[in-house]
Amino acid sequence: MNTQIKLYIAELIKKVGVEGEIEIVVPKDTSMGDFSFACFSLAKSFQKNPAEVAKDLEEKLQGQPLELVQEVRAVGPYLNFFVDAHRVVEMLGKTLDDHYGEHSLGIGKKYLVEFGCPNPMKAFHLGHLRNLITGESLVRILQNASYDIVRLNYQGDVGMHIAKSLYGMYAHLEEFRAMAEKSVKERVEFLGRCYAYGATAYEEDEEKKQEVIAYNDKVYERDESIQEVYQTARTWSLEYFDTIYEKLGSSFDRLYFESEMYEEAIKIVDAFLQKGVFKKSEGAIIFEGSKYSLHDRVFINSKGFPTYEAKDLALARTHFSDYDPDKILHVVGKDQTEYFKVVFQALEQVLPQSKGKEFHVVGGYLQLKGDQKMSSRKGNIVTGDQLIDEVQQKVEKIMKDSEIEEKKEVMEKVTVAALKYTMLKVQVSQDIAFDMESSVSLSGDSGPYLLYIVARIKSILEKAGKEDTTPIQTIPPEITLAEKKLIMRIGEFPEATLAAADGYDPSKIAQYLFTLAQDFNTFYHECPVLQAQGETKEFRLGIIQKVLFVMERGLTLLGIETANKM
RNA sequence: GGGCCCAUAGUUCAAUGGAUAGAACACCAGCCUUCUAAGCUGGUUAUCUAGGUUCGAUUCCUAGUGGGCCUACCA
Repeated sequence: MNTQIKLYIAELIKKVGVEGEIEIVVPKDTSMGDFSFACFSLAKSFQKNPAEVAKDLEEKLQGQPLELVQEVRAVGPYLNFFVDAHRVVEMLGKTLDDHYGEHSLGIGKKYLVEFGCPNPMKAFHLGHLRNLITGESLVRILQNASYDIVRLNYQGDVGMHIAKSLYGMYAHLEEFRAMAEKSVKERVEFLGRCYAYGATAYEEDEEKKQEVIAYNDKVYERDESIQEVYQTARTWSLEYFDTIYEKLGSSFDRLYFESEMYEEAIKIVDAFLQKGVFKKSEGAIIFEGSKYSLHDRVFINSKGFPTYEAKDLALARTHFSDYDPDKILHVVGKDQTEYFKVVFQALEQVLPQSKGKEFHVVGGYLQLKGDQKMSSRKGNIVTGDQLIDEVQQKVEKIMKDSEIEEKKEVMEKVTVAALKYTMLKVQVSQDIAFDMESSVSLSGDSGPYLLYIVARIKSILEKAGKEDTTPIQTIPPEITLAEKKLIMRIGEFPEATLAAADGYDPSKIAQYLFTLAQDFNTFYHECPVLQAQGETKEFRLGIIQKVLFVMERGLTLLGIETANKM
């Protein structure tokens, strides 16, 4: 809605003789105005200082019919506009339907979003958790902007990390057998220990290192002797990942595995080695990224096995033949930024149609605060499910005296909301310093704070007997400042969803919802709803229904479910 | 050595080149006979350094300092 108001104001300014692009902004301090136009850029063409230009425009505008605008005021170099709250409410009534906040940006465009991507036989660590939560939200945000989305998860079930785990498992075969009877959780902890064991062996001793490499060879050669252990452990891992996806409400349309890619990878590199795209060097086959001021990277190692790079070429070819997408978004950590540049460059020559369609959504780290470095090799990592448990315990502590219905379900929702909001309120590329002590907050700028708003509104509506949404029909003669602010904030929602889709950045929505929540709380304390009379009461019920709609819609885009009571 | 990224309050994060740099946490003082106190109100605290471009720089450019990552057969 605010977009329309901005356009309207820009038109007014054009009418009084201003040419070129007119940018209307919202002032930092809303007591200065609802909208503002800065006159700096006009100073030159008007041959006056910006403050005089503002004063001039103010005078000209006052001779015009302004309708929506109640008052224009020149303050220094700024031209500030106050809008008529009654007209805005009428406008909101017309704009806010079931599709409020949706966009048509992506109509007819198919995007693949690849996220999650944990490695079987290794832990699901905090980075994977953040990645999963980010990807899920991104998918929903893009769907909200009318993109046709396919959710992908690409998992590394071959490679050195698998070899290290296998080395560990074969060193603890008896324990491995016993795991058949154990829980998913115990199996995964066992796999984590095996990986740490193998990784340590790989580094400390040349002989052991060769043994690990031998396991790697066997995996690539699909050696019969390791199949039972390999397949069993792989299945355990995937079952474990499924429990996390389910807990966090994520799903995938298609799972891809590295093991499906490596034969094709070798063929591709061989074929394009003939054409001069790749080059033999020191027994390996490389792509000379240095020709493009990038790094040289090995695609086929000297044993003839494809590296991750080559497998990514095969994966891309599969993506294009399976889906013919307009774009592929890879939600992956920022440590792989340079890597992707090289692979995309090589891919452009192997598969010209991929040009400009591969995109790396750069994810920041989620790392422990201070000096505590996490390492799955040392086994001192905090896993995703440990964090979930930790937050769940905090929620249980706060809710221990609560006697609401379906308490268990509500606690789970609050836990997931706390976790997801913490990950999403920060820009995707920004690192998050994570402190296990303060871990995920349940007050202030937090997921539970937003769920609390929803529960409060639902409670009021229930008491008022207003379960269904109704349009705002009655508008009282007086609209308070808190009411107006809240209404204006509701009007910003479509801008937030557009910015999020445009910048692949859920934090735009998270931050918007927080300001909406703050404005609601101010309203809540200043404007009683149930005790108000007549048209004021109807009006306020109407407003909070709109807040509820936007809050729930926004939270859904973040992948967060709401609760009726808390 | 080369390249990429980052630096804002005690802490964690915001801020299309524009008005007095915003929040949250923490800390202090208040507010529940009143729609859910996981809340509200008030208070204290910040742009790494040195230059440059600009009417105006947290934002753009250069150099420095500090940190992270990548830099050939891991993923």
